Parts: sequence; structure tokens; C-alpha cells
Amino acid sequence: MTKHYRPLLEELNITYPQYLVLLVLWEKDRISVKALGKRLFLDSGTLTPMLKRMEEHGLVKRERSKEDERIVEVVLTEQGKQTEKQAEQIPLKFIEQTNLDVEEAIQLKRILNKMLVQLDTE
Amino acid sequence: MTKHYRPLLEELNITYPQYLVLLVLWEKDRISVKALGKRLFLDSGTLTPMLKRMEEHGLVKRERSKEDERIVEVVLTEQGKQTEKQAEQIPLKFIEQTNLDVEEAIQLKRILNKMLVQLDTE
DNA sequence: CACAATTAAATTGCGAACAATCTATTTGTA
DNA sequence: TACAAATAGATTGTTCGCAATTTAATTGTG
Repeated sequence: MTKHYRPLLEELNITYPQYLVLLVLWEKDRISVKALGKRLFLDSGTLTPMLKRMEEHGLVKRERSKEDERIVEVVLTEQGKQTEKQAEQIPLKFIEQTNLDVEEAIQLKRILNKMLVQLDTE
Repeated sequence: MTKHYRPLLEELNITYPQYLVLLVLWEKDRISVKALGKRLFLDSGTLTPMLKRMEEHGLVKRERSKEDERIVEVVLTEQGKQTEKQAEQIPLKFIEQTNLDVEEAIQLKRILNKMLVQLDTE
């Protein structure tokens, strides 16, 4: 996915895993590292350095929660919000490139999700 | 895949990508890096260091072809061959863990392959 | 309250994927 | 034959995924 999304994401100057983080934040623009990891099946060993890189590029901010200082909340910057518009057409463009039928794409998502949830809970 | 194959491959002391290389070699126990890369959708930047690690662990040998010295052929060692028997039950064990029906597993493979070939040829 | 257990992130270290580039060999062509 | 183009791997540098461990804060229990 990373390789084949690259040309689509190149002008936004982000990678595919970073794009996944933005997808979550565009839904809810403040989320803890923990919750983000749960959504994306990633741990802090992956997310911490990745979020730091995204912060350096001005896409997100990382803020320690005042109520519970163990928690780091990831917040969209203005630039991070703006990027959503530029990324609007990416999912469609990617689906086109795969040459999958709509039913196949739906099946693929369903089966992979079933598998992933199963593997992750047992 | 790497994460969830890990417990199954732990006693063989190999990773999932290394297991994929062995699967190819168990079919044909001498193959060029180029041909191996084509089978696994990987390039020399990934394979060269990986094959060196496998060589250090005594699973394969890397031999420059006499006829064309640009080519490196990967060959199974005796230990590499032996490992096949120990790995016999792994695919079944994995499928069980996924909790997918047979039809779902077949669909998944078919769709992913269609997608991958398409993305890789265009 | 004291202090052990739990929790959230961060850190360390390794394997892997890949872009870009480099080196060495072979092939094709003027 | 000389030399450019093509080919196969190797190398360098970046990002990612994750296991294992560490650090710091919070929670639970005697």
C-alpha cells in the first residue's frame, strides 16, 4: 500500500501510514496516541516517532493532557486540516488503479477486517 | 502477516519474509535474486541484506553464477531443506487462526493477487 | 497514607520495504 | 573492436512495524 499510494501522496509530502493517521484525525481532530493506535493497529513504538515527524512537517501537534499527564493528545494543525481538501480524490484514484470491481473491493475490506480483528483479539 | 506468523515461525528462528523466500526455494532450490524478487515483489535493496542474514543462519548459500557474474544464485543448504519438514503444518495453523472460511480465504487470495498484479504492471 | 500494580508513552534495537544511486558485467551496435 | 546501453546486485538513507524494556503518572488496596 505504501508503495502504490506514494505517487498519489507525493504532492502532499506524506507517506501512506501518515495518511492513515490524518484520515482518523479528519474524523476527530483530537485523539490520544493510545486510541489512535487502537484504530490503526499500531503501537507507540511506531506512532511516537511517526507523529514527531508529522509534527516537524507542521501537520499535527502533540500535547500532554492536563488532566492525566501520561496521555499525549494528537491534534490537527490548520495545515493538517487544509490537507483534507487536497487529499479528497485520493481514495477514488487508488480504487481506479487497483482495477477491482466495487463488490471485490467491499469483499476485500470485509475479509481483511474479519481476519485482522480475529488475529488481534485471540 | 509478519507479526501474526511470528509465534508459528519462532521455533524455526526465521521471520515471515524469510519464510516466503524458503517457500520459493523449497519449490526450486536454486534461483537468482532477480527471479526471486519477481516472485515475491521485492527488490535487491530488500533481498540482499535479507539473504545475507539467512546465509549467516545457515539456511541458504549465495553463489555468483560462473556464466554471468552479474547474477547471484540463491541455493538451499542442507539445513534449509530440513526446515521444510518442520514448517509443514504452518500454513494450516495460520489459516485456523484467521478464522476465515475456505471460500473467504480463496477469495482473499484471488482479489489480492488481482490487485497486486494490476498495480505492479501499470 | 504508603506502596504495589497498572497504564501511557517513550526508547532501544532489529528486520524489512523501497527510492535513489553506484558498481561491475554483459550485450548490442556503429 | 570500441563504446554506449542495458542488466544484476549492492549500497545508502529514510520510514515503518514491532518486541522488549524503561520512565513517569495514576489508580487501587492494605
